[in-house]
Amino acid sequence: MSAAIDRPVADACEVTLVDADRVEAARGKLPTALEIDRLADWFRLLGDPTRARILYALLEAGELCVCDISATIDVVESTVSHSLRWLRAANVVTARRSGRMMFYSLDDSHVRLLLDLGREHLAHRQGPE
Amino acid sequence: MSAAIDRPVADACEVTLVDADRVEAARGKLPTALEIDRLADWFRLLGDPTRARILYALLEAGELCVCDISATIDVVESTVSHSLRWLRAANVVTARRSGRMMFYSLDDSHVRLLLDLGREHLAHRQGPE
DNA sequence: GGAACATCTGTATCCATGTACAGCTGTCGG
DNA sequence: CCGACAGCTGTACATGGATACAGATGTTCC
Repeated sequence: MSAAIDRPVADACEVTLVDADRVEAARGKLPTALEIDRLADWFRLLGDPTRARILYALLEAGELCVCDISATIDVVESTVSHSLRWLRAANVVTARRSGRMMFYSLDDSHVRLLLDLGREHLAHRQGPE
Repeated sequence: MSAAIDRPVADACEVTLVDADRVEAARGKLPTALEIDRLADWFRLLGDPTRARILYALLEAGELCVCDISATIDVVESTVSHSLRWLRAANVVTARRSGRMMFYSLDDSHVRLLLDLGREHLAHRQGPE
């Protein structure tokens, strides 16, 4: 850990670490690869318009069957179902069966927080870009 | 708006809105398509391991040149540069030129918040799945 | 048990994009 | 000016994944 760090020998700048101490310190504090991957997966889950729409629909309506989700966000049911699969796998939504219908609702308090934070973020920079 | 909603006529469930009122109410409260797209873009930006790594590196180190970012997260400089392009375009990072080096740092308080929230979220469900 | 219906899944297609290699731009020192 | 070096970008390639269509599964009602 004190040696040359052994990285993939980039195009240039092979030894010339500008601030080796800071680099070492930061390297030590970085999340593990697993953590990073999980985090990225988690954010990518929210990074699809259809899934985001579903989440907002559930956020507003509380609980909806697939059919009503489809109607709410104007996306064909098959697509909704595929999207719900991801959300289910990530435990972001819960499904409750009632007869032949499945009622979905949010199953993660962080989701609301993140969505709100995201919206607030966008609102703050609506002017520029 | 009171009529049949005129959606893409899905596979099934064409008229049978289970809870038409709730659907209508939710539809009215949904963010606009533009908002949703922006939001999804924003989350997708954090949904790539390399970009997430870069952000964490900057979060920990404060400010780093491309070379040091590369060393910190163990990714070749070209890839880092490409990733930084997205982050720059989204105003997530700022670049400061100093001689031939570019020093990057976070330019968005929400990023820290989101990353922390994401990590906290993962920590809370580390056990399962 | 069989028809009708809500939902899920298998599969194919298409597009976005992450990555790497190579070459370009811009800056510094002489 | 010119060489050296930090960083950027063009391009090609491969892969992930979003969507749609068709068919499977599971549930209700008769």
